[in-house]
Amino acid sequence: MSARPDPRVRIGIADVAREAGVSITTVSHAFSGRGHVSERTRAHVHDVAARLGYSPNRIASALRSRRSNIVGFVSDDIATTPYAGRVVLGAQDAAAAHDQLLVLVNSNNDVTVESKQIAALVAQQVDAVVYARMFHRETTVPPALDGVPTVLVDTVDPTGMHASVVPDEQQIARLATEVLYEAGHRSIVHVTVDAQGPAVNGRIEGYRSAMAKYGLQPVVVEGGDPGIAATGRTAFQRLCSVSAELPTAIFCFNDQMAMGVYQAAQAVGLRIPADISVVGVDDFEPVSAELLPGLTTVGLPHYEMGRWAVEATLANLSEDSAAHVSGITRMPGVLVTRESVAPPRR
Amino acid sequence: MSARPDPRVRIGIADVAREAGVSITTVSHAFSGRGHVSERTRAHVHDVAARLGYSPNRIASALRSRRSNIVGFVSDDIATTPYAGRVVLGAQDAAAAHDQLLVLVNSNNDVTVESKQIAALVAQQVDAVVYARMFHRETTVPPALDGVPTVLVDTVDPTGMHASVVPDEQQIARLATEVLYEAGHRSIVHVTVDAQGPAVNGRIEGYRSAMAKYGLQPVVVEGGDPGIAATGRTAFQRLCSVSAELPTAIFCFNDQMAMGVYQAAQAVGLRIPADISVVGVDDFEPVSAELLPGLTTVGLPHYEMGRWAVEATLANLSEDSAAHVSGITRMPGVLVTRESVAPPRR
DNA sequence: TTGAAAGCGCTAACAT
DNA sequence: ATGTTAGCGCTTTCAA
Repeated sequence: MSARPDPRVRIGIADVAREAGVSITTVSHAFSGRGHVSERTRAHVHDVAARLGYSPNRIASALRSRRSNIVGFVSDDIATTPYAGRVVLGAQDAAAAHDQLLVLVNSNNDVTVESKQIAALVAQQVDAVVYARMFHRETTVPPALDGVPTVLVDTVDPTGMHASVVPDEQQIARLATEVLYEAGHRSIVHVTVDAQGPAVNGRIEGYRSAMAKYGLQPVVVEGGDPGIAATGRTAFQRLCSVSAELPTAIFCFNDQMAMGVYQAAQAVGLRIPADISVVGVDDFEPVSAELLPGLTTVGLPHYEMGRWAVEATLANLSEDSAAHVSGITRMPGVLVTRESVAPPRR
Repeated sequence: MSARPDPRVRIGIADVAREAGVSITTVSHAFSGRGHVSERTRAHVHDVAARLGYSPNRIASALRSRRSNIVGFVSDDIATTPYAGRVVLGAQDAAAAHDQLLVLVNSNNDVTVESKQIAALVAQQVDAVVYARMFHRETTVPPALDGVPTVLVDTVDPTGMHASVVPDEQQIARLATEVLYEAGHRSIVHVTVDAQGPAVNGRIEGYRSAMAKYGLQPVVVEGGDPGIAATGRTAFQRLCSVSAELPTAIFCFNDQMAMGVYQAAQAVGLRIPADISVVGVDDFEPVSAELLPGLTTVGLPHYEMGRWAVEATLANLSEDSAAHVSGITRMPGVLVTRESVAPPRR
């Protein structure tokens, strides 16, 4: 039974200094790595500190050094979107790697709430902020963030003042189309949603450019129903009614729409991938991995974007201006191969 | 164009005091509500502060008052589980309501990482901690948390030292069984997973007690395959092979297993709910709302648990010991009715 | 009701 | 390589 240090009496730098027989400056240096401390002294100080159960008070340190070592993470919606967790995890991992803490704040898409939350972040003296949207779109960064180094995730800043990271929508669409083409398909339809924005438009463009490259005729179909899988179903039914000749392959805007296509295909007795091949986007595993057959899909770089954003906003804090980052970074999607693609039979 | 305050020069309590012609003590009181300040003075100080763009530095305040107004959120897995977001959102909302900031920390189930992260939280002087697991199970709280008021989410503390909140697994199972019984079903099977733990065991017990109440014979089937929907599929197939007589209704451990049951039922030409009724647990919307037909399911109180935990851990901080909370709080699930339940035809 | 003064625990100049 | 000293921006006695 080791005697655990009594948590009621807060032990501070002065206690360690006294016990170690050095000045508090030396203790500070021994912990921060700044200044010059002999290896002998450093080790001794750390020993004593460990014995006393001391660790530096980050609040006091922050007050004096004007560095809180806290990164703010502002999100519009951490709850209902399935990807948020991966972005947050990436950010959290990067923060931990740099001995920073991540403060999470959520606005639920309410501008008033958002500016209040950001004010709280500023009052807390956060060193930097990651401003994340859960769907790729344009946003203007709230003025409350003016003084704070900020990096954007899944959104771009029209003013170009802030660095940002987004998925490379075109590459993602080209990759999805390519998989189908390589499997032998020549009749490939893109099922998308009735909405505007960089994700929808970028994927349509990427699809068109790939089809053009292959000398194929692009066909874009959109569903209009509420509900995501329902959109996929509607689009597929529309496809059936429009032409007698169904495509041999479908590239869906995302995995959940692919789920809808599965449902509609099944309803008319078509088997995947024997009768029709399907590719999605997201690699949202509760869907992509659980569908029968497993869905071949292009995974979005959510974790990587979260991680990159914290690294970038921290880099922008450094003196070394060569390390600073700006502009738009586009991250590629990665193909995840499952069983929903086969050569066409027709 | 209003001149925005120059963010480079940090304006502090002394600036406000000088400009307002009062002492810094009065400014402090005017903002904190402590002490006695005339309404006139209070309003004047706030006016001046607003004009100057002042807001109290929470770091300095924390150092002096020994209250950081930060709550730590320790999670084992914020990324891959679909529910995490809702717990975090509940916690974040409660924190914001109490003018607290939420610091998120994630261990990925690595004990070493976890204790490091907790040490960082302690060094940051967090006032309280929420320790959350993403699947209901037993855990021992790491000793690093010893000095800090801690409340548990989705897990219970065998020592009983910490208050905790978990889903009421038995009520959830009883509710699911009841829906089926009320629809007229008398042959109800529970499909579960090959695992131990409060969630699995609690739901089995709840199901058994409901069946006993109705005077019906409980039948519990488990799937063993890897993959969650696959487990549902296997269980259903096992069901088909064991008895010629299929049940008229299935209560699934969760929505993803229900998805597997849908797949297996479809494969043998059975329609839901005409031939067989299905109920899930979770209300994991990307599955429950998107399945065809929509899945009737018992929603788990994730948001509520997150919210409750922050409220509770904050309450335990207060002087008023009557407000303190302890013991295990069980939160009920809520029925979400969709289209997967119909009266039996047999 | 208001103000003066003494720190909270640390870091950063500036000695030595 | 180590130590002395003066704050960081607030809150909190305590006094007026």
